[in-house]
Amino acid sequence: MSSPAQTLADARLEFVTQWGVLGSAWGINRTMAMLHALLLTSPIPLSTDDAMEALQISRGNANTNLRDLVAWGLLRKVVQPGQRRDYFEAEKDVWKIFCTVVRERKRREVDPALEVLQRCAEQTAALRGSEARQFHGMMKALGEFVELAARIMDRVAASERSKIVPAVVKLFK
Amino acid sequence: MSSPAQTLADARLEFVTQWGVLGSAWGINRTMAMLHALLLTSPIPLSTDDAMEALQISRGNANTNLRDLVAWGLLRKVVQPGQRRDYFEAEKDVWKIFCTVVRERKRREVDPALEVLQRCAEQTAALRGSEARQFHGMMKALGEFVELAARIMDRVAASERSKIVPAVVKLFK
DNA sequence: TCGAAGTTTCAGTTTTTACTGAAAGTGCGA
DNA sequence: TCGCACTTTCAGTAAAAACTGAAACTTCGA
Repeated sequence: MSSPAQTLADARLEFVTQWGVLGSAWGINRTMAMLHALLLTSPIPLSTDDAMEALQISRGNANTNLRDLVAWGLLRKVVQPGQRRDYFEAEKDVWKIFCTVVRERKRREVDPALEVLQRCAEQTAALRGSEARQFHGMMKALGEFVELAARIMDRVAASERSKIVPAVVKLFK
Repeated sequence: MSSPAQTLADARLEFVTQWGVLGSAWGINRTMAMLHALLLTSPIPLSTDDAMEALQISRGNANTNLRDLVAWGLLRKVVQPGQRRDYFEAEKDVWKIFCTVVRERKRREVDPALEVLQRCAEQTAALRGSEARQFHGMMKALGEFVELAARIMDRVAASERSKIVPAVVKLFK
């Protein structure tokens, strides 16, 4: 029978490692996902050296991925009074995390797709022939759909949890 | 000045290659995304050899990725009357494509995440101490959120476009 | 039952992505 | 203005993912 402290440590380790595995499936590298999980479940801010030690990774790896997480808006640097080194702390509000991820994925993945579709639709707008029409129709249909998705993501990312969640729950429950 | 046929071929090539690039960002391999784009914009079903030729890829690569696309439900095999070889045809209804992708991504990415979160929450439910409580609270908060997402994805994937899209547009426009 | 047409598999290779660790850079306090 | 504490960069390496091509397998008609 293990101590409560051990049970907690085990659960936390499982969360961190499994989150890393899941991250890969989501197109996020393992280290980044693990760092996020580590900070999400840390009661206190951690330094680069803390993270290196906890995950057994190199300084370069830790530095790069912590910086990327800050760029995503999932972590912020905090200064411990009287300490020179940088500490990192995760955003812990689940709704805010969600909004951040939606905003970033839209910017990185949806907006570029929309551009491609609109350009292809435009280039073929004036062409005759059933094959060209079919192609143009597909580009337009995909484009309109992706555009709707983009608008929804913008709205969601900008909204208050209390305004959106209840309405969505009502719609889908 | 290029001919209309060339303009169409160019636009199609751009769509196929850019879709490949975007696919990578989405965690889908480039070949699979390009095959999907190729079939989506093909007026007729294509064979493995057609795809190999169009994308300049090996038989093994074409075979594997076509099979995976069929497993995703984005392509179907069709038999050309009097022909022995397999032909492939893409689902072209954008709403159906969307539902398929939602259903598959939920199954592959959301469901496993939910399992991890629920297990971690359960393991720490009975622990005392503020650190354990915080951890447990985070697991529950994430778990509830992901569960809501899972329910929404189920509902969306199972629904008719005509029922959901108008309601969502109304909610978010 | 054989062989031609077609499909699948997989060991080996290439390409891409992630990671390491040491060197260079930064900036602060004495 | 030096040296220390810390951070960033990046060339080189390791690991993972994707791809090739040929051999094995399947199916079907003669």
